[in-house]
Amino acid sequence: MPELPEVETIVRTLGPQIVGKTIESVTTLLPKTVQAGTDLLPLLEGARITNVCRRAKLLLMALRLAPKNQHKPTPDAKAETAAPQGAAYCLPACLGNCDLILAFHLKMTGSFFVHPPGTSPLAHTRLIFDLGQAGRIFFDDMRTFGYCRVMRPGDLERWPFWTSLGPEPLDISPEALAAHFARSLSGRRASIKTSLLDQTVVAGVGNIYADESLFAARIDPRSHARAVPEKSLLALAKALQNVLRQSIEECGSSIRDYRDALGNAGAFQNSFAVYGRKDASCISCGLALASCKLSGRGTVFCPKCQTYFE
DNA sequence: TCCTCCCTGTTC
DNA sequence: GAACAGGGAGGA
Repeated sequence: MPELPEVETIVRTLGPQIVGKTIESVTTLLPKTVQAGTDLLPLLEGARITNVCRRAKLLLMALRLAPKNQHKPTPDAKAETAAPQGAAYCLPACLGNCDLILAFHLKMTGSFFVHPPGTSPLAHTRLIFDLGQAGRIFFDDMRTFGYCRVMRPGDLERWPFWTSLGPEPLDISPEALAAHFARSLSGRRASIKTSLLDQTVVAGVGNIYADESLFAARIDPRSHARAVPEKSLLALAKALQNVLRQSIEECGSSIRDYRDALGNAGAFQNSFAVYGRKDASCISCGLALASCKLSGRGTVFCPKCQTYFE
């Protein structure tokens, strides 16, 4: 289940293998995997991958089109020049001056691997980007929730999911993140955990890092978001940044399927304090950890160490 | 704001 | 053979 640290790890292991390489052809093995921009797929032929980066849980590939495709009029060319209305975030600098963007969401089981030229698709291969002698990028996804969107920069800036994303939790200071929490959570009736999972509040947090950061900040996940005091929000901001940074350092968490783009597992699962440890003893007080469902997600916490705010 | 759905492999 | 894993869209 790739969240921010796992996607970041995949970016770091995939990028060096494919940046600068040219896509010779694309094979779509599962049509629904390409969720937007199927009409742009032919333009990928001869396109050069100029960068691989991340925003929230999205893996982004920046492409420079082949000269023969660069000035092809596209159906939406006029709209592309119009400034997006109310876009909260502009294009990340890492995309540079690109012509086209591939935006991948790995959801639960998406993964990338670069295979030698001529390798046949595997059981769960959904998309193949053929790089000629440089090999073949496989996008594998057992549960088929993952997707790829082929977008021009203007399409990305008009994509509601993209424009509504909250800040990157590691791009700002803990104080700024805490202040952002205070602003965006005031008046929220939802639980603090539900709010952390909301990508419009903060980008890239999933079930693992929500549970882990709430434990580290000593906040009961069922607490009402609006009731969590500022002091605890600062603790939460620091805790979230700590677990995300530590996980990136350990190349993410491998629960079941997750592997980076070199096939390696992460190690942060060995550091879990609560996630997946229902009924085990709390590392802090020794009491049995409790569990519940929040937003339909399994939630584990320590009823003694984590304070409930109502 | 919360629930259901999407999907398949693993576990109970 | 049912329960479970869960991000996000869409609907109640």
